[in-house]
Amino acid sequence: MSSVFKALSDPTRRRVLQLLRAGPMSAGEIAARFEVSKPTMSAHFAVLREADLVHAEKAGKSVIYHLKLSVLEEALLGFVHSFGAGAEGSRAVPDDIPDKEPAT
Amino acid sequence: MSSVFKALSDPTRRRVLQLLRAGPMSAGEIAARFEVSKPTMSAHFAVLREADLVHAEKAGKSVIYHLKLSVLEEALLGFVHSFGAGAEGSRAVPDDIPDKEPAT
DNA sequence: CTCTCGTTTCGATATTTAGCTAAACATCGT
DNA sequence: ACGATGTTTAGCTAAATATCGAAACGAGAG
Repeated sequence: MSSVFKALSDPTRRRVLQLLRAGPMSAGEIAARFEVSKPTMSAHFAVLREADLVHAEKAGKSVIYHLKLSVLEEALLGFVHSFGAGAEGSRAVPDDIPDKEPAT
Repeated sequence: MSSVFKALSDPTRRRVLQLLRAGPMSAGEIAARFEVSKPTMSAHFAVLREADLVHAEKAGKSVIYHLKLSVLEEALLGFVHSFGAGAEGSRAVPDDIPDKEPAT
């Protein structure tokens, strides 16, 4: 959960996802659209991979990245939904645990 | 946009929002549920305020925080929606501008 | 005036993050 | 073996974050 928001909190990574929304693309193809160095791009890819927002598929000598739309959707929609967006008393899956005891 | 994901990327702030989903609460009431210092809590509140996810209302000597559900919803749902979640060719409002020219 | 609530500032530290260059590496295709 | 594609590591900035304690400060309530 944190990892998704973390990944999404960087503009470059959001741009990568938006690029990917048009379809799968190789790492090189994506990197070509940005001004950053290769290692930096690889790091961004790693963050996106770890958040499970993209899937890396090895195709020959290149790596094809796929947007995992369903993961993105489920994470964000699920989060919003847990806020009772339309359903009041919905506790749903609490992603975080409280700090102190509810003081009863 | 960035500010929303930024705000959401911190567990403490997410917990604050989840607390607030039960209804408005004073800063002190909220702070009492966390182990962090007052200045730190105030900082978190400031981040949430800046992301426009909460509204601070001065009531007497205390400050009541309200969750801005609509803002949270619109931000996240809007973002997801821009990914064609259900509508393929939907460019929608691009929150980020590309780095390089589209190479035509 | 004093007390309470909450914010803000000060000074300090620790961690994380984004970024770079350079070089090494693993894979794969030719 | 060689060249291309990516990832990873190393080593290093620079900036942002998160945290603290202590103290000052503004606004209201009594």
